[in-house]
Amino acid sequence: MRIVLVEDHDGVSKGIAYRMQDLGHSVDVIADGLAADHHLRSSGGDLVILDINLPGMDGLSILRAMRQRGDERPVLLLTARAETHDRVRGLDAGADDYLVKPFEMDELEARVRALARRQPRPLRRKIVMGRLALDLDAREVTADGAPLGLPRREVSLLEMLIAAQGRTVSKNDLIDHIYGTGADIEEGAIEVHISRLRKRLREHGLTIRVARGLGYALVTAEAAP
Amino acid sequence: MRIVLVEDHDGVSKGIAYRMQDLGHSVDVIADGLAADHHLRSSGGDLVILDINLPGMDGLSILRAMRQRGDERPVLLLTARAETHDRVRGLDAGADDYLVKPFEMDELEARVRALARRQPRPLRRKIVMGRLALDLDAREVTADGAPLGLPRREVSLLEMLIAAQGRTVSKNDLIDHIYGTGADIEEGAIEVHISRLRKRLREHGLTIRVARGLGYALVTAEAAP
DNA sequence: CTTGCGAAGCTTGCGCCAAGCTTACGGGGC
DNA sequence: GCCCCGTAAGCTTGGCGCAAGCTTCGCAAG
Repeated sequence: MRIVLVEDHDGVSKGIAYRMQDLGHSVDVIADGLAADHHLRSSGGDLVILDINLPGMDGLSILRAMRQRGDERPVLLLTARAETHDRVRGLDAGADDYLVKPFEMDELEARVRALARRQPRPLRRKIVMGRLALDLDAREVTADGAPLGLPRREVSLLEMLIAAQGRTVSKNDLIDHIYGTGADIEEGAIEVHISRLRKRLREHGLTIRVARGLGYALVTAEAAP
Repeated sequence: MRIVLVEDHDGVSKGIAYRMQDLGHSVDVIADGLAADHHLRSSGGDLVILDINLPGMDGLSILRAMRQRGDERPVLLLTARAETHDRVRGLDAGADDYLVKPFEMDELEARVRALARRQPRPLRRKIVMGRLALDLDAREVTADGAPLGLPRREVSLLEMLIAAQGRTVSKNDLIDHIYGTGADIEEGAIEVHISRLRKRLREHGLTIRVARGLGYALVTAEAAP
């Protein structure tokens, strides 16, 4: 399992990362709030351990932004404050669990295990990138939680691009994916769909970058001005 | 929501039951371990609040027996012991959350809310969307509290759409749901019902959005102009 | 470095046709 | 009689692929 650990205290994060890796998980450690927000928007990971008190952007805002855009990955909140009020706010913001520092590693491990166990929800497989979320089962794309009725072909296209997570996908692979391997189609058709998709994605902060002769990649707009 | 509360301390259970009923839930209170085990095996309920220390049979055994037989209803454990060791055992036995006495009612409420929210589709007796409410038991739809006498087929249709909570439902799923799996029906019939239903929903601020080739989704009118 | 050319990619308008919408109609149950 | 419901028939909508004309890019010769 891939765990995203957002924690600015070096000693704490090292301890957690070490323990989790010991259990066979891989861990991405991020110490800054803004960096964490960006990472969660664009990259993978199956479970998030999130400190509330962070430099750059606080944990609750990061969590709310996740839920806002339809990201349903389980989140375990960490905080030094033990007040009930904060716990309630955390759970209401969409956290799945809550742990107060200082905690014992045994308990963190048990809670992570509990979160991971309840995961096997094969329903509602979702891929997230930026403000977009793609529901693989309903084949529906949502931006900031609001469904935008994308046509089938464009969903197919987006599905492959978003699954590539920013890496370049060749035009032939796209054709195979959309039309099946026996593709009796002009290359121009792909370009048309790319064009239409671009127009729609523009207002949602994403765009498709072309690599001449190689293929296309889905990137955030500011990354390709 | 129907809550099963297993707690032998009279004052505590009264307090919880009162608060939960205040929130509109119904509560079954059971004070004995063996009786609780029996009740959970045979009766309904959407969520379980379970004390560990009980007469007759302890909470952890009850929980383990539930998970053993595949009962996946969310369980919130209560206990007076604050030791980490016990918490870990509780979570590993299959609990979804854990609360140490004494606790504040606000926090219990937040945790119950969190558990209810993460349920894929809790068995609510009433589903609400916009100004519409569907009573699953009575199979009746009310708008702003006033019942509008909808025909059977349209109730069936609406039932599935409203249960999907804005997500797209395929035409085939709708046919299966309305007519059963052995469906000897033209697709056009669904479209006719959709049309008639749309006309009725119009004046109640809801409409049915079509996703070509995918299916239908129930949305508020302003969300789909 | 500049220029120029060909290839790759972009965009728009157009027409086709499948999917969906709506209305009309007739049969059946109450 | 009334209401529900499914079929059928025209009509509308919108996705889709093509092709034409334009822009951009890479590259290499001057």
